[in-house]
Amino acid sequence: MAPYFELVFNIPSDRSFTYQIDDKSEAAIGKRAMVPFGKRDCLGYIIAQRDDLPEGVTVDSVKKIRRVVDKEGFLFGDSDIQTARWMAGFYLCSAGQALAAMIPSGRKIITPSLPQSDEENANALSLSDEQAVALNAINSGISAAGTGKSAGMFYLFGITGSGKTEVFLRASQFALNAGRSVIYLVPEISLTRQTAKMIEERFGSLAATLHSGMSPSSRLAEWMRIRAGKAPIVIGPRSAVFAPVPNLGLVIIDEEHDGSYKSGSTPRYHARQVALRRCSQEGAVIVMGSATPSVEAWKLMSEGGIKRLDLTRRLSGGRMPQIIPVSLVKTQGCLTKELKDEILSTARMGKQSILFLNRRGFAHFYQCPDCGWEQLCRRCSVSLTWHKSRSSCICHYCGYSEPPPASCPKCGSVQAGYRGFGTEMIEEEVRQSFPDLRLCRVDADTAGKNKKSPSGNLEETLTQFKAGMIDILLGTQMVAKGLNFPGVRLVGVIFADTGLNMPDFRAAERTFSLIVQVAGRAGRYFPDSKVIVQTLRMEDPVIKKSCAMDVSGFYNAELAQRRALNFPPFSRIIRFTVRAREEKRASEAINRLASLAEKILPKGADMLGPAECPIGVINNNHRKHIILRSADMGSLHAAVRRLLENYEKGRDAKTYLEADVDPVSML
DNA sequence: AGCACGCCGACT
DNA sequence: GTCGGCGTGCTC
Repeated sequence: MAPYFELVFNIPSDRSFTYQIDDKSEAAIGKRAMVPFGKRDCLGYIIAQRDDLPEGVTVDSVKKIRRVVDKEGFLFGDSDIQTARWMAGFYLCSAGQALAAMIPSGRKIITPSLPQSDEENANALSLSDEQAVALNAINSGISAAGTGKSAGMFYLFGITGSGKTEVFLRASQFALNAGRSVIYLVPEISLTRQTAKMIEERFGSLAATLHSGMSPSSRLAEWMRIRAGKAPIVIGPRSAVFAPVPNLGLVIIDEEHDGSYKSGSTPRYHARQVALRRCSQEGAVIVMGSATPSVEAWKLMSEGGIKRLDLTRRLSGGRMPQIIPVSLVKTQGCLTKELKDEILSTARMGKQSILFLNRRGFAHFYQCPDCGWEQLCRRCSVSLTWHKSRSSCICHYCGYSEPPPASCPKCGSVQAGYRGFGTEMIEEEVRQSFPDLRLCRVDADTAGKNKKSPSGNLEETLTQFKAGMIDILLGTQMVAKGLNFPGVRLVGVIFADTGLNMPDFRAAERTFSLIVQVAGRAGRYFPDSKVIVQTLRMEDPVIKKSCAMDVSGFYNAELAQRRALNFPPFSRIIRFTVRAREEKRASEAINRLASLAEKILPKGADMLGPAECPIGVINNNHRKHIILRSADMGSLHAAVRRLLENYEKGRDAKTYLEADVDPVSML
């Protein structure tokens, strides 16, 4: 009976292939197998069993499975295959690619040492009223979830330090007591370790951690432990959303706004989207949390699709810091007098400062140094990028271009401004201004990517900073996230406009989120902590609202803007990027794709572009994109599938096409 | 994605 | 005359 097996592979093709095996006791759906595939051996995923051969396959063309990799039970089940199929359809990849992203790659199970204690710490701390209300709502959601089909969705909306984590932990406990499993998602970086520690302390060996530094074999070991139901609470980054827990009851998405929930490579899935599907499929409750929800989540909250639960007060006596916007207009260099003064007085108090540069400038844009006016696309409202060689300013969404202004149209200043700061430049200026203070710079150049010291450099610096051996920490994103330094009194945002100048419709959202998150870092331990936000645009509504911590004001304005320009969450987007060594090939390919797209675009959908990507060349590859938009993802998806078929038929072999559904970054 | 097969230019 | 480029197509 059923002598054949159906396998898929981690290749772009969505086809499946039929194999046979001598010893049928070993093979099973959900296991991986090495099989001859073309001229080589390839790892495949067994997704089905069958009695007869598919049409067009003869008995002697069927090859034998060489070796079944998974001996100790299956890796994935029917529901995982369903999920892979859904992902393939939604994110425009093959089922094999989806499976490869879902399951661990380890071959041999090496059981990791279990350092945890088995004692479960019942926390005696009592909850605040707000926390208790939130917990009750979530818990009754969990109780109801198994029975009805209404999978509850909740959002813990509260500033850092308002006790979100404790609510997450108690809700987890409640789910576990009800015999249901929990997946606890955290952003990729730093936060994993500390939250994992907390969870391991509380839940002992019931917890499984899947952090990014784990070896494939120990990842596989944890996976099998989870599969067997021995670890009903799983904590990890986005891929942990696939954890094979039995009887899922609760998914927690901590720091929901964080961009690392979206995969940066094929399949470009979003953990939140996968979680939503899993939860509705398996009757589980989803709880997200952040002080700065994504605009998508905020919209759902205001429509009632997600139940919002507010945590408004800081628990441990900390106060939110004063956030002071300071104008950079007419400042020599990149440090204002206000910031310098605060750095100095902070140092005199024996406290520390963090100087924060939100992103390294990558492109040139026009901004008036006198009034902060900035050149925007008339259609898309994103920053135009200055192309020196072409002497024009171009929109990287729709391709619109205009000549750079000779003088500022708002204030008439003739100081044509192309401004941007780099970390090196700031480092130099800080050293000159404060020769006596100990400064350390942390960014992608000095840490992380360095092969000789894989992030050891960073760890060391942060430890030194924590120990008070450094006065000023200067860095990019990485110093802003999740880290807590008890000695920090001052946070300086060097140039808040950098984020606003990004040619991306989410520029405002990210800038807002960043300033509010940074402020949350500072206010924890001193009553008089300060955040200084330097900007050329004191009047910019985003800067003003973030400094005033006017959260709902920001979201209302941003939603109105998104609605007016038909950007998400009022539409859904699929972005196609073509890359090629030679620019001409890339242009030809994107033009062909665009004209095919125009023909099949469903009603109510539109296309932006073709245009050069905001980062036009990466690794000597020229990059062009189009952006397809529609309020109705269903019809867009259907059209896009036909588009891809047509496009592939006449594709130039030296060009590569990548699809991104619901893109988070448009660079 | 790999990898081979196949058809046109510069070399012993 | 062949070696080798890369476009095209297939993989049970």
